[in-house]
Amino acid sequence: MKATAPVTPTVLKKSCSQCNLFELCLPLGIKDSDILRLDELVAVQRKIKRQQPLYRTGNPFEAIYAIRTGSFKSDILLEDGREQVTGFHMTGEILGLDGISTGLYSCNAIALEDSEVCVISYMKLEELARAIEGLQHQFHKVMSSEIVSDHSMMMLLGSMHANERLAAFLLNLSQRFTARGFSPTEFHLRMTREEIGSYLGLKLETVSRAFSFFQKEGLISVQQKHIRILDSDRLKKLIQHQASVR
Amino acid sequence: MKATAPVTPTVLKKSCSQCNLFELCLPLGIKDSDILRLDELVAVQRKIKRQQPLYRTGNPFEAIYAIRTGSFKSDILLEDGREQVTGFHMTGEILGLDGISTGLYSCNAIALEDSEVCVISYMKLEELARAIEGLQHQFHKVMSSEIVSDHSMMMLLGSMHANERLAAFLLNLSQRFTARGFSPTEFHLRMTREEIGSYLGLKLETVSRAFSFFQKEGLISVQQKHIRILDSDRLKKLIQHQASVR
DNA sequence: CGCGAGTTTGAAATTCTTCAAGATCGGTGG
DNA sequence: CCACCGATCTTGAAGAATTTCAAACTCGCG
Repeated sequence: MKATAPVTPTVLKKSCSQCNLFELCLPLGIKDSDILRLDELVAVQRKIKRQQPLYRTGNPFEAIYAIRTGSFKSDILLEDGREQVTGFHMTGEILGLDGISTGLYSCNAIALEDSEVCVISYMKLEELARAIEGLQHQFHKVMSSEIVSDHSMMMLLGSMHANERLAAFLLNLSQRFTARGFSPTEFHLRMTREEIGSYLGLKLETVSRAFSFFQKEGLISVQQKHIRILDSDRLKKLIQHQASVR
Repeated sequence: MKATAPVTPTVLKKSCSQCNLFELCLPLGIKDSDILRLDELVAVQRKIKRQQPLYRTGNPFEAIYAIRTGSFKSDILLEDGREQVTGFHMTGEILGLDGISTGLYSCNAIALEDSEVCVISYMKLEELARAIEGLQHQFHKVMSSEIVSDHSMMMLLGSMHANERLAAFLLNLSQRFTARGFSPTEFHLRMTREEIGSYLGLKLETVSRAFSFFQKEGLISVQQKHIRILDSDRLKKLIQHQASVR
């Protein structure tokens, strides 16, 4: 899930006030005078190796996490072995909000590549949010955004075709890469076809066929995990127009 | 979505301190000494007639709503006419959290029957949440629960069969009715087969067939919108066990 | 150079949808 | 009080999309 074009700075800045993910993350919209107070919030950073869990279903919840570098998937496992990937997460995004509800994380968060997160003590966050209006509001916005994007995921899963789903997925990635200063048209997928399939409610073979179809139609070019979007307009039309089905 | 067994009190109480939905709603976990301060939050109540919107996609966001009586669906409409029901909501549940993110509601909330909601000014809520720790935490829990249940909806849509989806739906309703003091086994659906289908990512005919199948198998009895659950254990097994498909 | 994980592709099987017709229910007006 | 109407629901049969099963291919890596 790392884009090909620009280079991510790898300097380790331990403070929100200095962080280049500023405008994507929790500090957004907070007055300069208050920003420094955030730094106590994210004292700790944590490195997670590829394929390793940041947390697991049932772990006690004490913190939320902001992705500093790398990327994650979150998933739910059913007893019978079925897996549902519930999200792919990139830098600046917040993980762990599901834990607030019961005090236990309700899903697994797994690193898709070697990654680094800022650990945000939930207790301290609540405390600070009571003191800093802007932080409170931004935190609520982050949670609300997750709800909104979950709803559009339900829309995708509930009423789109395989090709539409993949198109929506690619356009969503493209947009998120753009927001991070990467190329909108060329990127590298960090997840397997199977994980994409699980996320989109499709089998990996179906995902593969959809990729092939897009390539055949000249919409994208695919080389394993390298994706280049060639005709994003037609990709968008694909989503909106196919007749109402399922 | 009103259960058949007990009678819902229809007395109009204008305050959280007196409300019988207390343990389902926002005031949960708040100290008695603080409860009275909530009453200023929900000064206004609003009545919504069946089929009427509480709010619509794109309406400016200023308030969230607690359902006092009745029930709602929320849905998203695509340009091409496709509809996705993103949730069914019963008394004590909070509507409108999707609006915080952008300042505009991102879905429609439609009454499934004549209903009544408490209007909670979002500005006042943020203000009070900064003052009352318990309120802040309960509000975060409510948002987090919505995220968790959206994720389990994604699981359902992404990896369950038609019969499993309907079983999960019925068991979920049953559980929520129980929490409200109604019968776990006998209730009245306030939504159509089409709305259920939209919610579950199925066509109405498929929903109808699944109902018939359950009845034939002696799992439930169906008479239009009256449902009686006859064998909830077997219904639960249905969800867990069917082989991994799709 | 070969191995294994991940991917692609084909063909058959399955589930769900589509299309179509009939049944049921609640409400309305004669 | 009863017949009728529209909306909703049920059921059947044919069709379509996706999954399943199977085999072959690709790429990175030891």
